[in-house]
Amino acid sequence: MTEDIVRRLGYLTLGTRLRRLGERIQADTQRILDDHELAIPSAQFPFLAAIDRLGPQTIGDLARAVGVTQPGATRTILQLEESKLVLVVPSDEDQRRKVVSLTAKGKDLVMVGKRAAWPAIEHAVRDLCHKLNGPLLDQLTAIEDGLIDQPLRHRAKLKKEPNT
Amino acid sequence: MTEDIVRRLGYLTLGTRLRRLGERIQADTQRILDDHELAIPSAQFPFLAAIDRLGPQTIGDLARAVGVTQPGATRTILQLEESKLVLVVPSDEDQRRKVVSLTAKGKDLVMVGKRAAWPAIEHAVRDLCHKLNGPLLDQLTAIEDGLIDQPLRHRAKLKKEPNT
DNA sequence: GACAATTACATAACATGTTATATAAGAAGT
DNA sequence: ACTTCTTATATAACATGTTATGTAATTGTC
Repeated sequence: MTEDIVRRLGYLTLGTRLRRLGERIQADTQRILDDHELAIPSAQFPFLAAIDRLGPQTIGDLARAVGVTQPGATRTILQLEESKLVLVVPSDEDQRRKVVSLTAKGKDLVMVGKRAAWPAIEHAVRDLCHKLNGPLLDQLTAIEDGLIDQPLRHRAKLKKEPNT
Repeated sequence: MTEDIVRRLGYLTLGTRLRRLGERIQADTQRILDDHELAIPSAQFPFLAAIDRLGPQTIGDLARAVGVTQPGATRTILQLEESKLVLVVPSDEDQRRKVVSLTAKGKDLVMVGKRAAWPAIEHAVRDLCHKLNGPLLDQLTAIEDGLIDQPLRHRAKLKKEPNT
């Protein structure tokens, strides 16, 4: 077995390691979403959640809320618009702004998500992380090992009928 | 100020949050590398470190060591080859394999890195994280706030003459 | 020893982020 | 009111990862 250098180098490669772990968790999260037939890339979820929680928002507001740059937000919003999950209309007072709101379809999806998929994901991730308590690097190691031991998906309590 | 939804949602968006934070740290790390005139994208660093530590490796070995997929490794190795930092030669025993080793220029860069930039980066990241100890989410919050408070670069002890 | 399975790398298509920069609308100063 | 500054979004170019799939070399089987 080849040594895991990123893990080994500790603080020196923390950025790479966090990113890698985040990507892994996002991918696993995607699988749980799929199980719930929520056909949406997991990166788009925070946007829907933001609009759900904060109400209709401009693109810039969403970028700040989700923590990505404005071009990133613009693109994701375009994708959500293509999927008919959000409605984008120029603001009345300020023609530069675009106000993004959930369509009926979008609200529906959020409702289903909130009821089933989100609790499942949260439960799975909590199961993975909640009892951790030491220094950061040790916790990361524990999470990495934990994911190998049992993928997030297995830790999710399916609210739908599981396919065994 | 718009609320940070990813932070707010806790375990539900942990993947996104880790990834985002990792990207941020990588970007900051890049700036420290630049300060030391190590003109190399920070994502390529783990590959050089792996070869330095483990000796010449095949592309597949490097992919495992660094924790990316094989196509990812292939591309990064091609870039490093273009920069003349590594040498790629087909293996003698097995023509499918390619063995990647450091060139003189590559060894040089690693040596400089080890002496100056790496300790600076490690120091900065340690300064950011080492006293953290609670649950994961709290530590992440502390790191995010810490980076806003004082960017990684300021936490790095420059080994070169600082440009003050 | 020929054929099938496996392994190692390459390539294509795409996801998701970034920085840099353009464009158009609004705000401000004279 | 006109020019200038600023702000909101769009677009382009690129970084860095992924999955899916192709191709060539090696291994294993009859």
